[in-house]
Parts: sequence; structure tokens; C-alpha cells
Amino acid sequence: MKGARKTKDLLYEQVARIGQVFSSPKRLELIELLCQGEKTVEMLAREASISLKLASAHLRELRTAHLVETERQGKNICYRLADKSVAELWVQIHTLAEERLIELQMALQKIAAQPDDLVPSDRASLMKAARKGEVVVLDVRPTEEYLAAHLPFARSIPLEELRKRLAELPKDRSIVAYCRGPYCLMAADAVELLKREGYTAIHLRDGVAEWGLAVSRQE
Amino acid sequence: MKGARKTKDLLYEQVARIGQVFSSPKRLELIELLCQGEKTVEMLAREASISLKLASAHLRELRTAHLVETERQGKNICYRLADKSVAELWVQIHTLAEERLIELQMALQKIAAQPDDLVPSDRASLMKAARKGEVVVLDVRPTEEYLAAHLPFARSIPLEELRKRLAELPKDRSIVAYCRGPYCLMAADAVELLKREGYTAIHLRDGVAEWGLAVSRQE
DNA sequence: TCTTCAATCCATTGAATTATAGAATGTATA
DNA sequence: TATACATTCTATAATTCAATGGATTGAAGA
Repeated sequence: MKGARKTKDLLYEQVARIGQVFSSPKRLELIELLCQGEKTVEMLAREASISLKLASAHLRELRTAHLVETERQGKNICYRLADKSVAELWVQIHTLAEERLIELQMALQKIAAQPDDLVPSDRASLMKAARKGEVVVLDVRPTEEYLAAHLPFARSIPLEELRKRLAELPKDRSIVAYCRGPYCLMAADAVELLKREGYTAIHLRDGVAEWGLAVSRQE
Repeated sequence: MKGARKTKDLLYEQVARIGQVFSSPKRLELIELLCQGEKTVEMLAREASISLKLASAHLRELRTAHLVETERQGKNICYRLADKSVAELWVQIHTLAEERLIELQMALQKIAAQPDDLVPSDRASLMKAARKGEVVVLDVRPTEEYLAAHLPFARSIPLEELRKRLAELPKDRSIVAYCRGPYCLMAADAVELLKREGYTAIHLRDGVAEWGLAVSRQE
């Protein structure tokens, strides 16, 4: 009976290793970035606004938990999620956090300043409209991330180029902008810019990971 | 632009609060126990083999993260999960851990000593057989947990009473025993006992949380 | 071969966390 | 009202973790 306790403790300790990885804000941010596709340490560090060394240390944690894989590409080392289910767990965790933590709900409301900036309709009808061309789904992430994966029917105009490429977008149809997910501010910025310029624009909170999980669920 | 970083950091910090909760082995064990139904602090402490004070401290963490709710019942205080999605996240995390951590896989194999002790078939066909009465689904958890929730068609014989109530079980049909989940040893013990006594018994790793999530997925 | 550059390893600091013991709270029962 | 009991709160020691700077590795290119 004593041995049983030890055995059990060992099992929970192993699972806690995974929970551990998801317990640091910076690691979560790195995971979200890796959900957008594979990236080098330098890219990850820059986009998470941390030092190379710190990024490397956090990535080491991810690697020892077997949640990411690495591959050398010339001078750089590329990190990618070891499995789709890692992205799914990230979505699962931040969704639960949004459900349970009022502070998080309030902080998220501030991002989409006007509540009507958000996409109200369900995913199915949005896709239907996108298929018919009634709305333009706009991916404002960097091009590499769009190429790695994007929503169906989405067009790519990175936020940085948006101002110069406004002419590519129609003024007589709604534009639905999305980015990396609910914690990424690019889509909100894009919507703000587009509205100032006279476009009809709304903000889709989902990124590819959130969308993908929702789609796989309803099947 | 500086403010944007601060805003983002705040968001990830909130999500990390949830990850934090799942980063301690003892808290995971408490969560798994709460997946079986509501329990008092004393019950939780006893079943997780920790002191009352430590259990209270861990439960406090769960409460401040709004993952559990409490209710006074006479002298005792009852804890329960605040939402079904907390149980789902627990299942999701331990499933990912089992997928990614070889150490965990090996530790789990030792529990079900003989590999053929495990239920091989899919859930649908198991339920079909249970409905027809071709197999007996046996819940070996304490009665209260069975009453709080159990698998369809399951009968309740707590592990403690099993030896004395063997006569209730048929020898001409397979018995499928389950307990709290893959880290609980009760079903494995039950199978061992039943086989020694000449029954045909196999071990279902799922608990009600695992089963419930799998069922809700395939709909 | 030598240099450059990306990334990791190692050691250190300060902060946070786990676990334990003693005091305090608040409800039920005598 | 007084006492017993379940639980929480507070304080503390031991451990672990995040972050940083310096030294090191290892492949790419001159």
C-alpha cells in the first residue's frame, strides 16, 4: 500500500511537468507564437520582447517536456510544436482562463474598444459569406505565418504593409481581420486603421489554432 | 507601442494563473478527486494522503483561480469544480502528458501488469455490449462517487466490498472494471482480485471525466 | 584555418512556491 | 453559554524558478 502511494505520486509529477510549462507567461507567449508556424530562437525572442538568452532558456523547458522539436536550418535553429495537440491545449487553457477569470475578461474588452468591432456571427455563417465573397477575410500577420497556415478564403496583407496596400481592399464589403489570436493586437490595430480610412471592418478574435480546434470539435 | 507590451503581458499573466494551478502534483490529484464529485476538505486530504492544512492551502489556490466553488454543509465545507470545463482541461492535460512523456507511458504500463488486462475495443462497441448485457461494467469507486456520476449501465461495487460481494457478479460474462481514471489503482486491483477468483475481468482506464469528454467530442 | 554568428550552458541573484506548525475563525452541539 | 470540531489564516524554513551576464559550443563563410 505504501508503494501504491509512491507510484501515484510519480504519475502526477509527470503530468505536473506539462502543467509547469504552461505556468509562465513568457512561455505561453512563445507557445502562441509557435502556433503560427515554426520560428527561429531570434524571431521568437524578438516577437515576445525578451532576450535571446531568456528565450533559449524557456524553449529549453519546452523541449525537455517534449512539447517542441528543433531542427537546424543553416545557421539558425528552428523550433516547432511537437504535435497539434500542444496548440489545442494552449487554446483550451486560455479559453478556460477567459471563462473563469473576470480580470481577463475585462482586459480583453479593452482591446476591442468598441464592442461592435467583434465578429458576432457564428463560424459557419462567416465561412458561407466568405465563400460567396460577401466579406473579405483578412490575415494581417507576417507573410510567413500566413503561408504556414491560414483561415479558409483568407487574404494576406501584413499589418505593416496595410497602409500602403489599402487599394487592394473593397469599400463596399465588410472586412473581417484576424491575427494570432485573442491576445494579439494586430487585428485590432488593423480594424482601427481600416475604419479611419472609411472601410467597414470588424475583428475576429480567433487565430488559426482557435479556429482549427473549433472546427475539429463540430465535426 | 510600449503600452501594448504591458497590455499583452497582463493577458498572458492571467492565463498563466490557470497554468500555475495545474503545475503541482498534489493539486492535480485534488482536481482528479473533485472530478468524481463534491468532497469535503477532510475527504480530499485523506484520499490524496496529505495533511488537512496542506490540502486547505492547495484548495485555496484553486479557489482564487476560480476553478472551484465551496459550500458549507453543516460542520464541513464542500468543494466542487466550478465548471465542467475544469474537468475537461484536466483530462486534456494528462492526455497530452501521456502522449508526449515516455516516462509516463512506461509508468502507466506497470500499473496494468498484463497488457491484455486493458479494454481494447472502442467505446461505442463497449456500450453496445453493455446495453445488451453481454458485459458487466463495474464501478469500483466509493458509493458516493458512483451516485454523483457514473458510466452508462455501470453497476457499483466499491473495491472495499468487492471480496464479500463477489456472488453478485456473473462468471460467464466479461467484467469491465473502472475507477477514477488512469492514475487510480482501484480498477487494476479489482481486476487482479476478480481474475484470481476465476472471473473474466478487464480494466477500463477511463474515469467519468475521460469518458464524458470522449463522448462529447464524437457528437 | 580563422572569424562570425546563433544558440546554449553555467553561475548568480532575487522572487515565488511548497510544506509544516501555531494561532485564529466560525459553526454545531452539549 | 461553553466546548468541540473543521477549516482557514499567518509565519517560517527549504526548495525551486525567472531572469541576467559571462563563458562556451558549433556550424557557416571568408
